[in-house]
Amino acid sequence: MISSLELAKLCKVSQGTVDRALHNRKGISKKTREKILEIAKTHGYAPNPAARELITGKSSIVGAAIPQMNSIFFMDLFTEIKEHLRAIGYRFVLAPFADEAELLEILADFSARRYCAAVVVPTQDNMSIPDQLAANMKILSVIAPVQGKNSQFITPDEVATGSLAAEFMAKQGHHNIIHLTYTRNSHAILARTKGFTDKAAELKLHVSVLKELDAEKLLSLIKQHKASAIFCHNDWLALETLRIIEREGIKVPDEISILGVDNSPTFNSLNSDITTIQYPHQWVGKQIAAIINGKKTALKTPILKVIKKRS
Amino acid sequence: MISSLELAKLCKVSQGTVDRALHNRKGISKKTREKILEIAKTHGYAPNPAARELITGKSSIVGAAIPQMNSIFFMDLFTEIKEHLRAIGYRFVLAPFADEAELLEILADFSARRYCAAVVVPTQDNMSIPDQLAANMKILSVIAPVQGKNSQFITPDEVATGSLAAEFMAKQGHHNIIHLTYTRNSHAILARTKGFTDKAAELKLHVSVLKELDAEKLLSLIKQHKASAIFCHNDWLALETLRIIEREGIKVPDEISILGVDNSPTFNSLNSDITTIQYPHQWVGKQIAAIINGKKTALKTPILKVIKKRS
DNA sequence: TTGTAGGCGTTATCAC
DNA sequence: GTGATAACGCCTACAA
Repeated sequence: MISSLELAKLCKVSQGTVDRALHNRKGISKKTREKILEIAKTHGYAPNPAARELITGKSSIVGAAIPQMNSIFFMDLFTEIKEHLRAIGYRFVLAPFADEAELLEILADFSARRYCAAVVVPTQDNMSIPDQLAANMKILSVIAPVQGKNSQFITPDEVATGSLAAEFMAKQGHHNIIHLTYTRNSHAILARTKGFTDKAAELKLHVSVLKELDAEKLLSLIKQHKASAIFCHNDWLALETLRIIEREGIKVPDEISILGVDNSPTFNSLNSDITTIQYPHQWVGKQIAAIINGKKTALKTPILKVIKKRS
Repeated sequence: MISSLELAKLCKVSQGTVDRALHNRKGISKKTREKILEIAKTHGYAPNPAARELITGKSSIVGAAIPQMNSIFFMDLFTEIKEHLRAIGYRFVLAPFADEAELLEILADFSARRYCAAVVVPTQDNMSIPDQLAANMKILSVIAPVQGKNSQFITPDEVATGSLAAEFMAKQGHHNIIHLTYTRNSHAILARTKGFTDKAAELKLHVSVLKELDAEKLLSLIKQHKASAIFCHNDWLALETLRIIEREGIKVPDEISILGVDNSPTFNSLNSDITTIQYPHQWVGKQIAAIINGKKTALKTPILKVIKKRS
């Protein structure tokens, strides 16, 4: 790991000339450039981005703070974000946090290191981010909004997601429906539920909401409610539900239909038979890359669609 | 985001004094220290770790390169590693890669930034890491070993894992067993299979190995082999298997038993009924933290155990 | 075409 | 106790 100064000495030129060679800048003869690049290569010279970032004042790293709550959804989402950022020359690193304190600790570190942006997945709505942390970097949140300066919330229209679910189920002829979701107060959860229940009311559907997955409660609710369909907040929940139901000998989708949300690639190996609403991973990735790239062109809201797995 | 120099000016002292105050060093009066800390706080001063690391030559970041192949196992494992590193004052960041080229790119970046170590999850055995990348940081691999200087492979005894599976199944009275695994050539896969088949041979069990999960092949193999048990390489595979089998109306574990490996926390919500062999996440985390901390005390190999879920 | 000097935000080592 | 000063590895501007 030699430095540019050491490299300059090895080449018997000045540091400035080395810099010209490495950055393809003009004002250097072809011969010296080639010599320098040659020697740089044999010595495995690699510039230290940290030093560059120190002097230029801007880094090319986007950090993400994600709940260590293990989730296939997050991993697939972040893979997508990474690809889009990589395409425009940014590095993307993830840091898992256990609780809100650790989240703030991570953001403080990102900020102190002058990362150019932080993507955060809050575990509940409206966590507040101290202004000082956001002073020199953008805070981009997904799933749930955060409070504080310089922050943006990137989300598809989750109310529309819920509405779409209700419409789809109505069209399939379902009337008595269970909506299974979480107690957590995060935008994606609340908005999807609102969109679903509102549209269901409009369509005169009979909906019962269950805010936690408890096998006994679910099974008794199914009977009591005479439910023919379950709308689950996400595919993971849909999968858990499916296992509980099939274990009871109830046939899916013959006796009861299940609809999830996500359809991330990884789920397809397990969930190849659960009908689901596509979450727009790609759109989120594009959106984040565009914001970081300083593009003002607001991308159009993605078109939601239902992926029918079993007919 | 003020610098230590600006802070010094605000306090009307020199940068050196500011440094003494911030680091609780001696050679400073209580009064000046308190004044400086006070002003630092109101201005939200936070030192830039990148600059510190530049001059001290050592960073406190451990980077991990993980396949973007989505896996609950990895996430739970890395959460564990993070906790152990955090306890000894290191930051841990993850960077997902799509292929070997991107893996090397990530390692090059870690190295150029002088990260103190890289944890890597190779997608196959014996990928070779250029010596230059390993010149100034340790390369710690899990799951599969890598080739190159300065690298260490942290793994439990996977042969023993396989043997334990065979012994457990024999003790449960199984004789005709299917071993379901992957075609990929990585240590964990090969060694587990070897341990299992060798011990099974010793115990006169009748084993048939299937190296890819294909529903039809699996079902026909079960019939043909008259299998009463399936040993799956991991819990994810076990879960996929379970779904295929139950869908066919075969009762688990009455008609057929399934054994997986992992038992990471996240699986318990889905897999609460699959018997599994505990993967020593915690041991791996401790081991990595110890190596990075420079401790020579080799931790004892973890004791493997079977977690029986359904009796 | 090339070399020199200054500075980014720290820490460390001198003096005073 | 406190304040200069040099250094880390790089980039930019200006001088030769």
